[in-house]
Amino acid sequence: MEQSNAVLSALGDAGKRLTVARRAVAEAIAEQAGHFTAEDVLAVSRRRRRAVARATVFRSLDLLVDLGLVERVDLPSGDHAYVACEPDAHHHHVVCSACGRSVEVGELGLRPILERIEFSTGFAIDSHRLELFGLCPECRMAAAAKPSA
Amino acid sequence: MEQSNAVLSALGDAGKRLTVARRAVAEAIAEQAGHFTAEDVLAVSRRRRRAVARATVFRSLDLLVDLGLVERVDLPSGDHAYVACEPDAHHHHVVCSACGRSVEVGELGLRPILERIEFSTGFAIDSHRLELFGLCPECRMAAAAKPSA
DNA sequence: AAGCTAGTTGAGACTGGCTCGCAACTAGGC
DNA sequence: GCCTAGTTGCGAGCCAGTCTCAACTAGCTT
Ligand SMILES: [Zn+2]
Ligand SMILES: [Zn+2]
Ligand SMILES: [Zn+2]
Ligand SMILES: [Zn+2]
Repeated sequence: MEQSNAVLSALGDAGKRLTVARRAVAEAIAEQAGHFTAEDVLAVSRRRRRAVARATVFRSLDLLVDLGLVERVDLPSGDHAYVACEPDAHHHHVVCSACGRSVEVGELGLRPILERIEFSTGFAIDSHRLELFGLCPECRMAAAAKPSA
Repeated sequence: MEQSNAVLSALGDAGKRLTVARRAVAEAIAEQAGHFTAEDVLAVSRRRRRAVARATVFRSLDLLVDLGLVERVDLPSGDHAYVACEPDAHHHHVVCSACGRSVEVGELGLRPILERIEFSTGFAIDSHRLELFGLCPECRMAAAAKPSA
């Protein structure tokens, strides 16, 4: 909910209109636990209120990505997903490969590594992506409790 | 060329057949400078010898990924690409956003960071992806020489 | 060298994610 | 309330990647 409010005000700040469709997308995203796909958003929007058109879902998602409120993640499976996230702070996501829940982590000392890479390769690195996959605490316990299968 | 030989022997080791199609794909990959798409491989194969079927290109690429001879990279643009790389050593790729050339870099001290993340999040991280983008030395020079657009 | 068989391929239909174009609609300023 | 640029919906279209299945062949066997 507050997530969706953040979206609304961010839209305002960016001089974008506060339309019904965008509100619907924002709400749909707010109710996602972990990462989600465009289809998920579409499905939620169809279930509640008036459905948002497929094209519009993609347009809004792109917009939110531009605003830094949502980020694209490429799952190991090759699927494209999105995660809601805090704007204005460079960070990365740790995604649970069992349930999809995701948490943000900061830069945690990556900077020196990047510098070392720039030095050794001669590249001027201007962006990077670090995606971490594993089991979240809950799924870890679940896995430990039922080791078979 | 040696690249393609490496592929051939790796196929043998994995008990896979050494077919014409796979040879063609291996050669097509060997002549790619940086990252490439499935379409690129398809195009090269069509230009030389007998063309390899679309489906087969994807199948071979998947196989090579399994063997660790090729890796998938998700470009910032969202496109899926591949890079040829050394097998048997965990590493990452630095990709030039201008010309596509890519070089491999090792782990360079990422381990402690991962441990810190596991500790602070409670996740059991079992895989990660680090992709670096920037300008390679050549493109950097080119950019410096012609600063206007 | 010929035979055998499981692994592999080609062709093309098919799917599903995503984009495009454009007329209708509306948020927000006046 | 009006105006207009920004936005949406719809539907057609596009394209990467998958699937099916009959035909083919690498490599072993005799
Ligand atoms: Zn989980
Ligand atoms: Zn970072
Ligand atoms: Zn370059
Ligand atoms: Zn690594």
